[in-house]
Amino acid sequence: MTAQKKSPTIYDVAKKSGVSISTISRVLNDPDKVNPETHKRVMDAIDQLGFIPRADARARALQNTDRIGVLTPFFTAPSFVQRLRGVASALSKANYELVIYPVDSMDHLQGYISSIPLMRNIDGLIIMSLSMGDQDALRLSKSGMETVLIEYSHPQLNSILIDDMNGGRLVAEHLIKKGYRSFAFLGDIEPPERFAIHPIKSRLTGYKQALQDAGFSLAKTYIRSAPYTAMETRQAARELIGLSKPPAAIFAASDMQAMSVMKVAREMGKRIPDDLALVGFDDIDVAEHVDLTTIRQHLDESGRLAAEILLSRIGESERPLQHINLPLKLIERLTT
Amino acid sequence: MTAQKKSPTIYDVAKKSGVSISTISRVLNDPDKVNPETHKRVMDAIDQLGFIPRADARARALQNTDRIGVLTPFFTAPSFVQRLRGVASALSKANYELVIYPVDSMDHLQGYISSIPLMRNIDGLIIMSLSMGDQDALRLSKSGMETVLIEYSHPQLNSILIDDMNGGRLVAEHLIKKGYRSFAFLGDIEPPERFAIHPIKSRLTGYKQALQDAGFSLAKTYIRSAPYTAMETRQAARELIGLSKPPAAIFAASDMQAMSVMKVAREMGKRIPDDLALVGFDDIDVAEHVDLTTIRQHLDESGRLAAEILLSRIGESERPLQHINLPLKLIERLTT
DNA sequence: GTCATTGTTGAAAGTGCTTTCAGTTTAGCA
DNA sequence: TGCTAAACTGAAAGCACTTTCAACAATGAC
Repeated sequence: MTAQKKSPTIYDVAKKSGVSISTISRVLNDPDKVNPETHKRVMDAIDQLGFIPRADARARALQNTDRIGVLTPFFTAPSFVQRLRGVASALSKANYELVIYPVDSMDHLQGYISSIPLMRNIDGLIIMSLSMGDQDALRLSKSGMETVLIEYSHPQLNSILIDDMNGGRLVAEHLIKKGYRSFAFLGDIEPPERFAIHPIKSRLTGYKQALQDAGFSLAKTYIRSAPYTAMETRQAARELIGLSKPPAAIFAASDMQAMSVMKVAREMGKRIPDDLALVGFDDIDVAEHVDLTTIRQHLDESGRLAAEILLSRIGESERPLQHINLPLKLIERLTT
Repeated sequence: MTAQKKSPTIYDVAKKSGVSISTISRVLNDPDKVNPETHKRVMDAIDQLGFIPRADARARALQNTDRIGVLTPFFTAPSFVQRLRGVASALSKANYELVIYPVDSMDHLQGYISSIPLMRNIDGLIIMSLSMGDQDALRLSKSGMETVLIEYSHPQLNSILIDDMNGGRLVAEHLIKKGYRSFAFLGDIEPPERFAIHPIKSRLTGYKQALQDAGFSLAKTYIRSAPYTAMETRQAARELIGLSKPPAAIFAASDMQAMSVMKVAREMGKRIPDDLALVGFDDIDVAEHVDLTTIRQHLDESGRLAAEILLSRIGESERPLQHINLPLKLIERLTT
C-alpha cells in the first residue's frame, strides 16, 4: 500500500528546527523579522520535511482565501467561455484560484446567492448574465462580499453592461447601408430559463427601431423566436428561408444561432450573402473562422475587467462602485 | 455605509437559543440525536439570525472540502471546454465545487503538482492533457490525493485515454473508402508547449500506416506541421491547397484547424468536398454546425467519467486503479 | 554601571466548526 | 418508590495556521 503519510504540519517543522511555531509562521510570512540564522535553520527543516502550509488552515487564520468565484449559467457556451477566459487570465496573474459555480436553475441560483457570501470560502464573486431580486442584491452588498455583475446591474453592486439595444441598431444600420431591403430577426426572444437574463429582446428592439427610423419595417412573419438549441434554431431558420418571399437579410441574435442559419442556408442551396445576408451577435472565436459578420461585444475584455475590478476592491473595499458600459462594434466579414 | 456586520456564528445561535454550540452542530449534522423541542428552538434561532455555517471552518473540522480541482492547459479551447462540461455535470450532481487551475507553462505545472496535494484544499484532482515525470506521478500517488489523468497515463494513477493512432487509421480508411486517392495531413506536429501532451504525432502515424497498408503513400510535401493558431494553420493550408498538384483530401489533426482549412478553401474558391475533402478530429460542438466529417472522441464523456471515478474513490480509496480506453468513432458529415 | 532601545522569539489566544466523552435528566420497570 | 437504562446535552479538545503581546537578550548611550 502506498504510504498515505500525512503531510508535515508547522508543528513538525518547529520540532525539527527547535523553534516555536510562531517563528515558522514568521519565516514564511514575514521573513525580515527573523534572524538570518534562525531563518536558515527553519528553511532547512522545511526543505527536509517537504513542508507546505495547508491552504485551508491558512485561509482560516488569514480570513482570506485567494479564491474568487464565478456564478454562471451555460458555462460551456462559447460566449461564456470567452468571458471566463478573460477572468482566468486576470486572476492567474494575481495568483488567485478560479472556482466555477454552474447555475442550472432558479433554485440553484437562490441557493448559491444565499449561502456563498456567508460561507466565505471565496474572496469575491463574479455573476454572469444572471438576474436577481433586489433582496438578493442587497444581501450580497451588505454581506461585504465583493461582487461584480456582468450583463446585469444593480445600484449597490459593481456592474459591466453592454448596450444591447444599440447593438440591434448597429446591425440594422449596417444592413441598410449594404443595400438590403427586407429584414428578418431570429433569436431566443422568450427563453424558458427564468434564471438567466435575456438581452435578446433589447437587441430586437434596437434593430426594429433603427429599421423604422430609416423607413423600413420588420414584419411579424420575419420575426422568429427560437430557443437557443441548434435543432429548434434550425427549424425556425428553415421556415424563414422557406417563405415564399424570404427576407434578404437575417439578424441572428447570437453567433451560435447565426451558425445554425448558415447550415440551413447551405442545406437549402442558398448562397450567403448573395441570396441571404446574415449578421450574428457576440463575435465568439469561431465567428471569424466562418467569416460571419457580427457585433463584437468584447467578451474576453468583460471578463478581465470584472476580475480586475474585483481584485482592486478586495482589501480596499471603500472604493466607489463601478458601473461600466462596454462599447459594441460591428465587425464586417463575408456574410453581408 | 452599508452594515458590513459579520455573519452570525454558531456561538450566536447557541446564545440565542440557550443551548451549547455542540447542540447546534448536532441539529445541523445529526438531527435525530436531538430532542424535537430543542431542535425546533435551535432552528428558530437559526432562521432568525440567518445563520449559515462557514464552509471553510466546517471543512477544516471535517477534514474534507467538497471541492475538486482541474489542472488544464488551454482551458478555453473548445475541446477542453467540452471536457470541463462533462466534469461539471458530474460534480454538480454531487454538490462539489469545481476549481480550475489554468496551466500556461512548465513552471506553472510543476508548481501546481508539488503544492496542490499538500495544500489539501481540494479532495481530488483531474489532470487534462498534461504530461508529467515519474517523480511527480509518484508524489501524487503517495500523497493520497485522488487523481485522474486524461490523455496521459501512469501506472500509479487513474487514467482515461483515447487511441489516437487508431483515430488516424479510421480517417485513412474512411477517405480511401470514399474514393480519394491523394492524401495530406495538417497538424500541430511539433508544438512549442512542452508542458502539454501532444497526441498529434500518433494521429499522423496511424494515418500514415493505414494509408501504406492500403498501398497508398503520404508524401512529405503533403505533411504540414502548423501551430494551433488560426493564422499559422491558415498559412499552411494555403500552401497545401496552392500546390500545383494539391491533395484530394486533407486530414486536419483537430477540428479547429479543420475549420481554418475550410476558411482558406473558401477564400481560394475550392469547393468542399468536391475539390477537396476534409476530415477533422475531436468532434467539438461546432463541427456539427459546419458539417465537418470528424473523429468523435467523446469529450463530454471523458470529463464526466473522470469526475465519476474521482467521486467514487474519494472516501473509499482502496478501490483498484482504473485505466480506461475511450473508443473513437468516425462521424461522416458533408466534408468527405 | 545603569537605563532605554532595538531585535528576536515563544506562549497563547483566536478562527468556527465537529466530535468525543462524561454528566444530567428522563422514562421505564419492578 | 427506587433503580437502571436510554436519551439528551455541554465542556473541551482538536483542526493548522496567524498574530498579538510580553519576555528576554543584546546593544548602545549616558
